[in-house]
Amino acid sequence: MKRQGSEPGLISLMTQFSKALHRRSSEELLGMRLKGYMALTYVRDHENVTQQELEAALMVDANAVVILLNELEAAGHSVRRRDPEDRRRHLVELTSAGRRALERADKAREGLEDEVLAGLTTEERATLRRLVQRVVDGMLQPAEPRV
Amino acid sequence: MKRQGSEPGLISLMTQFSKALHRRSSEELLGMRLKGYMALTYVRDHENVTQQELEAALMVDANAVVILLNELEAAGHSVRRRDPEDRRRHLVELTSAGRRALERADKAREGLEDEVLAGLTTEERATLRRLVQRVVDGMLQPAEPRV
DNA sequence: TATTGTTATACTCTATAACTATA
DNA sequence: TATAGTTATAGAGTATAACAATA
Repeated sequence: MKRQGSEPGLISLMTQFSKALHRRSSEELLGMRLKGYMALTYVRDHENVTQQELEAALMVDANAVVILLNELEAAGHSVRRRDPEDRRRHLVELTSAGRRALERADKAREGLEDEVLAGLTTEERATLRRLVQRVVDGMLQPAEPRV
Repeated sequence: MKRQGSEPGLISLMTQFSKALHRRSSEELLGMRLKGYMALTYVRDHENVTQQELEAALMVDANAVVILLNELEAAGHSVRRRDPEDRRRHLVELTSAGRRALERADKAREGLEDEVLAGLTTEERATLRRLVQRVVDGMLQPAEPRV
């Protein structure tokens, strides 16, 4: 006798999914830590990224962004430079070494996703990605950043 | 100019989704902590649940299961009893108070999911749930528990 | 000797608030 | 006075290994 009540619940399901993905996204596989990979990806895909933007994008504290960027700079993957228009701000940029490391990590990630999504057809994968993207886009806008 | 490389990546997307969900699944909303809710749900929906089963289902350490069950017992939501067939094992059971608390939490979770999935049609929600369920089922079986 | 659960401990991650510099 | 980022510190969460009871 299983499942007497309602469905497993999307929250539990997504938590499991996310955890399973994280366990497989080892530093060994990606060539860098997952957090760094996510940050570098964001920096690559957007222009004039400030630390506050990274806070929102990665959903972490200002504090955590500082620590993360320190690590990335130590690894030579990114640099901070002052925003000439507002010298309180930093603009985060990818170094060429960071870009190369990111390309390698991207290949590893794609391989991992292929493996994880092996049970889905190409069309189903596209559908899953599209649906999750829409949900995430919807969640990020109307919500208050801090509860 | 955005998105020069590949897509955002399912890992980043799922991480964001999961984080956003967790931020909204406050103890105040559910009437209990999210972890406890997930554990109680699993116990309700399966029979003769051992602690090792919970480790696998929740993807946490044996250690964390002990701490979690201690909390749940202190709250009066579950109990451990020895498995008569193997006295090393504990079987985890829901108390009636735990069942009632779980029902309330379930309602809250459903409300939260409705809110989060507001941008999707009923059919799309079902599709999302089904696809994620299939991926998770596929991930749990062939993977080694510890890397 | 191996397994289930527990305890103790250390390590990482996250959150909070105080601080510096610029506006 | 307010904002962007930094630092310091504490709290929660997670992982590791040693241990007791049972097989």
